[in-house]
Amino acid sequence: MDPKKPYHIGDLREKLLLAGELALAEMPVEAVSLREIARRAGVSHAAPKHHFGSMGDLLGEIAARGFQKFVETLDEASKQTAVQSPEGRLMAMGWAYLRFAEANPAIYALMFGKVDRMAMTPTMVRWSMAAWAQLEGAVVALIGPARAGSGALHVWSSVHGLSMLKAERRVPPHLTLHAAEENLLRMMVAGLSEH
Amino acid sequence: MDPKKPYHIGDLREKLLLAGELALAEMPVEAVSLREIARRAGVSHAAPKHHFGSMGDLLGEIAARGFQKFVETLDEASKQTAVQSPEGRLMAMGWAYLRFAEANPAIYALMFGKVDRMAMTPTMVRWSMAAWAQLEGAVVALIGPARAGSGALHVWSSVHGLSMLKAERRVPPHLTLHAAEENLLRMMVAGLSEH
DNA sequence: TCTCCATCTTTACGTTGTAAACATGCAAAG
DNA sequence: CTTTGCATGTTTACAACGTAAAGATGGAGA
Repeated sequence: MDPKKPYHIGDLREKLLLAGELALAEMPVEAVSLREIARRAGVSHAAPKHHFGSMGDLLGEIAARGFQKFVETLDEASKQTAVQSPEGRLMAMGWAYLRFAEANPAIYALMFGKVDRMAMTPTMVRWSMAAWAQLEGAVVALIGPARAGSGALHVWSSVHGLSMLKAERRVPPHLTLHAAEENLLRMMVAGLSEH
Repeated sequence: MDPKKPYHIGDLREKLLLAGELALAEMPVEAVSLREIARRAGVSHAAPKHHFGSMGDLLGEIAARGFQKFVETLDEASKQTAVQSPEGRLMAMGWAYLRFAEANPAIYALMFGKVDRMAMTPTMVRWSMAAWAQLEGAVVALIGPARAGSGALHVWSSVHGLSMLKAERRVPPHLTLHAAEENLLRMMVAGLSEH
């Protein structure tokens, strides 16, 4: 047998996750298949079965990692902003949110449910809840705990909605996106502070 | 041959669209296939090819019809509301939007790009632009034409984002959704009026 | 009456996810 | 040491999918 190709791989689980992330970054989402990922990892198409029960579980783990990086990114952004007020931090997080979705469209789509083939892995649910808690914290810092729920939902809906519309190219082309995004974030925070 | 089953169907194109809409209403989106639709229409799996170039075109036409019904629904809602102010009409349209997305999850997902298998049919693009114009009109009635673009994008992002989060079951379960939705629409309109 | 041709069927191909049977080789037990 | 167990990959198989091409059908116009 080929000595270059050992039967047992070092850490195939990790290798598959990386191959999956790379595939999602390079190809259209609908073209990323279990077999394609296995192909990229240099193993047979049935090898993933031992590390992930199904295609959905594999994508679920990738989404979980996405949420992890997502939380880190937003946390850094809220700390590094010049304006250290609740409004400033919320704006910075909103901006970082939009940039993350823009930079990682496929993984973002996975995280927020555009792709049906993904399963709700325990770790994925855990990290997505962490993301929600992070957002809710930033909202509470601005308007207090009373309306934290609706407030956070309002913020999340805005940035998520915009991210999806952008990703799906549903934003009318005559809009200058950069300016519209800033305006949108401002309106979002303004609406939050109202009452 | 079976006399009950004539070779040529009356209007297969219409029949396929209806079968597709019914399938989308009854089954999970990922289970709706070209062959399944053909099965429901009682024809061979390759019959659709003559009326629709591909699966994407069929779904595109269904999405176009969805947009048509969508525009009608929002138009009626904005006229029938008790509060005939720009704010009142915008709130009514927002509420109708959320109800439409809730009542027709699969077709809504098709319309707004959750399903990759759909093609941007000319009629689909036309009707989606009509929907945008309708929304922008309601926004202009409230804040004038100067910031119509960002304003409409803000409104659309909010209701679309919320609709997607709800459809994907990403809204934390501890929230009482009905109240949160009303609050969200209020914050949305409030943020719009701000400057 | 005959012929054309849009419409529908049949057949075929390459792809996918999943499952089951088989192969391999490390690691621990005797 | 040897042997045996078991996690890890491979091979093979199956049903379903979208699409394409070739054949069948029958209504409409010459």
